[in-house]
Amino acid sequence: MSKATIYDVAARAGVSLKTVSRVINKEPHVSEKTQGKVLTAVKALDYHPNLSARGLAANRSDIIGLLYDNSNCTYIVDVQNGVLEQCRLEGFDLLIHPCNYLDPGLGDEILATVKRTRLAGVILTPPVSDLLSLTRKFADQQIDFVRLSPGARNSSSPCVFSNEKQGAFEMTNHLISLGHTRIGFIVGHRDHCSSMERLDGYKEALAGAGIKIHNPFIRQGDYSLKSGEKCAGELLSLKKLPTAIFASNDEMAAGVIMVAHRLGIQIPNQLSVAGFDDSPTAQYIWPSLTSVKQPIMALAQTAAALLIGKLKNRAVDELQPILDGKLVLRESTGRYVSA
Amino acid sequence: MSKATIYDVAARAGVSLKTVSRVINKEPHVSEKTQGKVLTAVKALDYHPNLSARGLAANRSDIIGLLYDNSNCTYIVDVQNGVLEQCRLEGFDLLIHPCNYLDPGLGDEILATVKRTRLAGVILTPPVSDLLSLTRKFADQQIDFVRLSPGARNSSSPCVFSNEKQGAFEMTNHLISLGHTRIGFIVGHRDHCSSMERLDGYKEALAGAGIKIHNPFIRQGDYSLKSGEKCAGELLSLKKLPTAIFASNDEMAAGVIMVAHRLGIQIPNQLSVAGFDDSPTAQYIWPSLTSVKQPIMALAQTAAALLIGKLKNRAVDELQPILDGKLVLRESTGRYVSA
DNA sequence: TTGAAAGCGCTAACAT
DNA sequence: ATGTTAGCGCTTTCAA
Repeated sequence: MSKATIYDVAARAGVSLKTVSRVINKEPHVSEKTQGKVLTAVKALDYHPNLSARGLAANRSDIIGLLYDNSNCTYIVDVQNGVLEQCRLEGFDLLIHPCNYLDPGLGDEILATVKRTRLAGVILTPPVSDLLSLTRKFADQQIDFVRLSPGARNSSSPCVFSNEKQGAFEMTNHLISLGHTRIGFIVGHRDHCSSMERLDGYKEALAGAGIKIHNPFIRQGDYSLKSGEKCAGELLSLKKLPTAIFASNDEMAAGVIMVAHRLGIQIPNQLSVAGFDDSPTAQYIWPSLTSVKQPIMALAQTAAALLIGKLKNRAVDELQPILDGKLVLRESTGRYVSA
Repeated sequence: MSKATIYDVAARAGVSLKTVSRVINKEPHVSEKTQGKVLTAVKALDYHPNLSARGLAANRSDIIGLLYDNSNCTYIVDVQNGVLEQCRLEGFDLLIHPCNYLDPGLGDEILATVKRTRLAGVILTPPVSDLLSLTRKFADQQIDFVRLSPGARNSSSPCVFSNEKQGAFEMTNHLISLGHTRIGFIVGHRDHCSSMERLDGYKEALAGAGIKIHNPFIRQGDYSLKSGEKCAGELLSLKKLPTAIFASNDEMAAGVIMVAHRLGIQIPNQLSVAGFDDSPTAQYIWPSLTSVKQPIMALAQTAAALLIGKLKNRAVDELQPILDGKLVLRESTGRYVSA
């Protein structure tokens, strides 16, 4: 393994310790020439700074933590990649920490991890980002954190949002533009704030189009396939049938499509179906699913930039970035044709 | 944040530095009583050892790296969780490093990361685990690594396998037991060793049942939906139609099902379809997909145990663990009914 | 079973 | 623009 230390580099470059340190850390006030000498020595010796030593001396760690309750692997991986991208840019590393947001001992476990590894800061994803007990502990212990898409925006801690309401609004408008007026909606899990956002977008679009909200068209799901099937069964046995169903995630939309297949209902001719999240599954089911793609990676990268900016005392805009989703139109939605 | 040091603990417990160190590191030769005193002080002061200081003094890091080329998020997350589980057990942390296995500069980039962060060891997943240029560099630099499911088993470096051939063998046998004799097979990506394993399992099962291998029934895919559709199109336009199609992953199987739907072919009545991997998608498509579930998490945990065992100089079985997959029977496969 | 002292490789003050 | 010095908190000899 690597053995060269900063002393070796200093000796070989014929400069002092501190000068090497300056070059490595990109501090100013080093002449081009000196810098060149140092860099050459670094290359020649295959020198890599010892992060432990640096962490010890500077009392910081350059490692951030990512906390999540792992249910949706696509989401998680997108978040990880977004955060990692920013880490790469800024010279940070990432520690991942899946957890169970229902675990009552979660706060202590996480605090222990943060202290043990001396994380520089933490990024929280939903539903962990909505645990007040946790964020309060972080605040108490002066642990920097950034939240992804928390439900409550009032806190002073920085956070980033995807505009879920807007996505649902646009999708609903799209269905309306296809001629649909009887549009069913399946709500997501009660514990997830996104559920209400998406529902609001649906309602707002209907209101905007002057379509009265028909309560039987709104069913409570929980983001699972099963709940999608159940709600679809209910919606498709109403006297007055919906001509389109907008499920607030793709798994539930897949459930709707399954039920339609079983009932011999043709999609999209007899029923349009839309989902949310644009999960990989959306492409694999038949007919392929129209959905809302959220900029999860960009969102996560923004969160990381915010956190690292704070850690580096970089001037940071205090506004909360909100990124918009985009419709992905596939085969499952089509123009309304009167029966 | 946490401020107590080992000195504070020693002072409070009325013992020396070294004694505290012994207790923390679970070294022997400490009396019960002393240990109790130290532990009490640790609790009282909310002491957490500083990993940087430890890493510097002991010249090790207790962080392992996970290298992967991120295509299949389900797989990645399973691997991460398996590795993390073992890390938790052994007091290690995990650094994740997605990469592009086709990048020619990959080796240097990874080596730099390993040195920079002074990783204790590395776990490689396919297809990165098959990059000889990389593993050779690791060996040169004395970097410990464990490979998940590499194609070449001859190397002396430890590795773990899932028994892909056996899974494909069993699935093929299952189809045969349902009365199918004309079974199409879609091969996976050429760069992935798993492709050949799965194909071998298929062939072996046919041979075992005395069914002659019919080359037109075997098509080259690449694990993508598109390739599944293409191969399905070819298979379903043969003069002599297959009555079942076994795609060597779920994405390609989804493609087969799509094509069947478009052609008005009923599944499973007219055509049975099976996949491999048991991805989440398998449950969401209609009809739900029969597939082979591999013990990815267990496999990854075993890999981590092997690596950490090596790092800790624990006696490690030199055999290469092979874990079996299981069939998950769903709606897409059924008994052969003669036309 | 316990302790004292040295030093891991680096950064941060404070020179110069 | 560059150098000197003193630790950071821990593990590791080596002693007792």
